[in-house]
Amino acid sequence: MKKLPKNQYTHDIARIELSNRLFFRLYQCANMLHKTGTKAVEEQGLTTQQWAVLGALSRPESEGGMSVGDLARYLMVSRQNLSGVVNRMEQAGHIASAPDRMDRRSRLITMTESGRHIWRNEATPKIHDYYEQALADFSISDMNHALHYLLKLLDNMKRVDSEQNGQQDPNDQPA
Amino acid sequence: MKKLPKNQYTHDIARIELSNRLFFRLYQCANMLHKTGTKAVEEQGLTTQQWAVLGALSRPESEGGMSVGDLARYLMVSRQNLSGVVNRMEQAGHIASAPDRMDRRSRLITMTESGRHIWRNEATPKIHDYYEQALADFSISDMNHALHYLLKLLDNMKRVDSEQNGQQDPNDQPA
DNA sequence: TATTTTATGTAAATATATTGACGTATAATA
DNA sequence: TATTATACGTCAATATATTTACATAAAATA
Repeated sequence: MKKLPKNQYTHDIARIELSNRLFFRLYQCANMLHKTGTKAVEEQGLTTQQWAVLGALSRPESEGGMSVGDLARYLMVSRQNLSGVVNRMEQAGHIASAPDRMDRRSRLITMTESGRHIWRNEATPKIHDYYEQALADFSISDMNHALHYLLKLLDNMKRVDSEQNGQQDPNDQPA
Repeated sequence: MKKLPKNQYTHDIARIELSNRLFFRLYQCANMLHKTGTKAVEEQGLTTQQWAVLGALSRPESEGGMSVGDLARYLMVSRQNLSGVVNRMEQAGHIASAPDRMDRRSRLITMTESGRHIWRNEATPKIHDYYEQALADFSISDMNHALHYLLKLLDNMKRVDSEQNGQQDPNDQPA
């Protein structure tokens, strides 16, 4: 039991007000990210989600491909949702899937040559332009600080998510 | 033409890398916000979008109600999208609409007594709990800084949005 | 080997989210 | 007054996003 300062009540109100503003702005940012981000890569027939998928697959770590489950966990979306995105992207020829030799239950998603070409030669330049505009007036230090807060928030929200799902939920598990 | 430092190239690469990380984390935050936020108010039959609508309507500034257009601009979603949300909320009895006497083209959306009750007595406590968890370890100063970055980012994204839509687009306008 | 867990696909219901398009009523302006 | 702009509702196509649920195959474990 720590002693509360006499202005604890006022302090709490201020904190709640600030939390409200912070989450509202995060909400607006989320909306604008999808709107302006998708617009930025629409000529390549991509969306922010597909951009995120290609971004994940283009990392050196996922050289040999990623399973749908890993991809869903990485992007923090449901497996069932990602399934639709992946199907559309496979239809469009951006990605391909092949059985995992190590674990034949899994299918490894990889970028096709065409997907890699679109990503590297078309999408990436557009994305860099987008970053330049969206992060105008952000110094490297600003970006590092902003990233730090997002990571902290994300960490907390992951904990909230686990607690909301009773300590389990690596993905779904029907009880 | 300002003279570039000799390590400009390396600097740009670092900046792009950092931008990538920042936007990816923002993307993950957006996903987690909707997932954990909706879960937090699901017992009240609400979603993050409906939470945002009630939050907007509960402000003293919108005492007399808000038009659909104003609400859409405020939340940064499309009018057509908000229309569905508003319909569901009206169906649920949370909100009501009445013609605006000042401008008979507009309908003012207001919270119903029932909506206000659910908001104040049920949703708000859950939301405050949510804030406490999601912003654990954030000092007031941290929150102010994070808010500052989100506002800056939002400002930039709004500019990007205007430019993508050719300087117009207060909402849609068919050409 | 028998059981359980894991990885995936898929179906379905629901709620967001976008854009483009059409129509109507009203306000503002020329 | 005639034209234009605004506010809205709505329809449609498409892409996200969630959850619950069921099925299958394969891996891990008892």
